[in-house]
Amino acid sequence: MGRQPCCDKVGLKKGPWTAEEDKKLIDFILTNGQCCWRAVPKLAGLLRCGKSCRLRWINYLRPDLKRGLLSESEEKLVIELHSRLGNKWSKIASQLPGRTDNEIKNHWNTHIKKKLRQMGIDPITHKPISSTDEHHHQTGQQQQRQQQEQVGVVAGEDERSDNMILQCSQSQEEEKSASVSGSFDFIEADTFLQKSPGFCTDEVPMIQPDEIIVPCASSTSHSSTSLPSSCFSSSPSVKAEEIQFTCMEWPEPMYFYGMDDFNQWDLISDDRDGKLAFYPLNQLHQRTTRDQESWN
DNA sequence: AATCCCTTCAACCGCTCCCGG
DNA sequence: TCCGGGAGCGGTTGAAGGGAT
Repeated sequence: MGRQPCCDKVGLKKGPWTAEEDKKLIDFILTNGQCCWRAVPKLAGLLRCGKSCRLRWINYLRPDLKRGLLSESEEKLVIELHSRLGNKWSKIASQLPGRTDNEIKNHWNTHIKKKLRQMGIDPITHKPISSTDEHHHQTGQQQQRQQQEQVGVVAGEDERSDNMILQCSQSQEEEKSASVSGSFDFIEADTFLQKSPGFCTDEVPMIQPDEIIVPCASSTSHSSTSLPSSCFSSSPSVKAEEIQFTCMEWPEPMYFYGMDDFNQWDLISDDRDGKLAFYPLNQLHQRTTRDQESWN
């Protein structure tokens, strides 16, 4: 009796994905698109559950994903949206292009929640924690009820908050060039920031791509991606936009290059460390010749 | 140098939602 | 309208890495 498992779990692999599995999944989806996830593992030759494939693609392999910590404006947006929507991570994620619900959920639980508590803000209710420490005396049921009430209020305002979110989405294009748009109500988040000026900016420095300075490769500074030192310019400092990222673990390079034409990319295995990397087809030749030179 | 502890985050699990028959 | 199957969502887990002792 009971619920039928989502897939036949006998003989299915679990745990971390290997580069080979990633490649199979990427190849399959690039060739066939996202179809029935249940059928994907069989068709792609993977010993994985369909759900696992979907999760891997959505949370890690998707080419339009941003990597790295959330920016200051993204954190503000998450806080604001969470105050309205509660733990509706997928709804929150839908307002942050390139971010996944899992990523936001993890970031909330590991960073934002902690910061809010340090600032005396209850991360559940988004209200100041009273000095009498009453929350610590609340039972779990009370807290749950409080959270439900919070969500209930939000549910009643769904239409209005949806409109707010819509406005926010519209303003996101502007945000790209000028931080956070004024069309969105960030009063609460701004209050947090005023209470703690160091919030976000200290721990999550906002560095624009054109501000990234790459130190001259030296004997003491090896790139984490094992780049040959000759990948960098010999000048003391080089702006990131001037660097040709000839070899990086995907998906970062996808983000740097932009994904206007997915077909222009090719997935190859990096012989040196066995990891997969994406390269623009027109740079494959450059890479191989340059790498050969640097390895010699 | 070894061990322990803490933090992070990818991945899993189980439930709900949605849609087609 | 009901039912079943697939997709999506949110909570939780556990491996890995890093810092502290």
